[in-house]
Amino acid sequence: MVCKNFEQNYKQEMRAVQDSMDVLSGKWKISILSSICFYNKRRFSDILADIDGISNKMLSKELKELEVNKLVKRTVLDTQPVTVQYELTKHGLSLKTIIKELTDWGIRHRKEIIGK
Amino acid sequence: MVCKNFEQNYKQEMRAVQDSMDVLSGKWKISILSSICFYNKRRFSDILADIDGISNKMLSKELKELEVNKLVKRTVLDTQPVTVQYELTKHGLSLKTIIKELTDWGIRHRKEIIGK
DNA sequence: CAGGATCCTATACGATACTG
DNA sequence: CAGTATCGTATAGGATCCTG
Repeated sequence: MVCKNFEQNYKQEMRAVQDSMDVLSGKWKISILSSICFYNKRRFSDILADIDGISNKMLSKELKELEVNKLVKRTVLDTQPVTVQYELTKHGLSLKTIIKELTDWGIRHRKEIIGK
Repeated sequence: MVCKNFEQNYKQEMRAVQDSMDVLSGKWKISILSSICFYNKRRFSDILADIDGISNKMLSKELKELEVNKLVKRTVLDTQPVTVQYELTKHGLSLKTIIKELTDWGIRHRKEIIGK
């Protein structure tokens, strides 16, 4: 039998995990974070080139969401024409472990499903 | 300057992380996994009750996908009427760390955005 | 270069009713 | 109980073109 506090905790954990997924799910978010993280600072057009198949519309939209969620910082550089640089915030960097583990798990998963 | 092998690796990591997200993203997957994981074994109707807002259609659909991806195991119990039990496979259990970290990060994220 | 606007399709998801 | 079927809406995402 499971006690009340236990169940209470469990509900909170469910909510927390949902919160994370709300921010991270979607087809491109993690790839975008990976790209920026890998290069430390990265311009719009570079990210666009890094990620196979993404459209400028989606990149723009996702970057905005990531910015709202304080995961990336956007800096307009004073160049001609204008370039925009993205980098991870401290909060964004705190995702590094998770991204790493998702990477490892993804490799294992591919083996599990296709390989063997 | 970033060398070729480095970039090669990076592309593979991007693919791996995408593979993971393909399996885990969606509104309900992680909640379902959490529910089953928390109770070890869990019946369809119990999971349905655990997760606030999910419809039986979605639960059924998501469980099928999780089964195809070898994350959960489905067992029909010989009762009257029939009950069906779900549990995590070994592969499914290997997500435990990630789920834990997503939970912790979700809590921190909520503080970052709303709280302080 | 960095995006916004527009148009379009596919899928995700919800609600409800039904069945073995 | 554990789904399936059906119908409907909303959102995600793609393609293309446009602008400061």
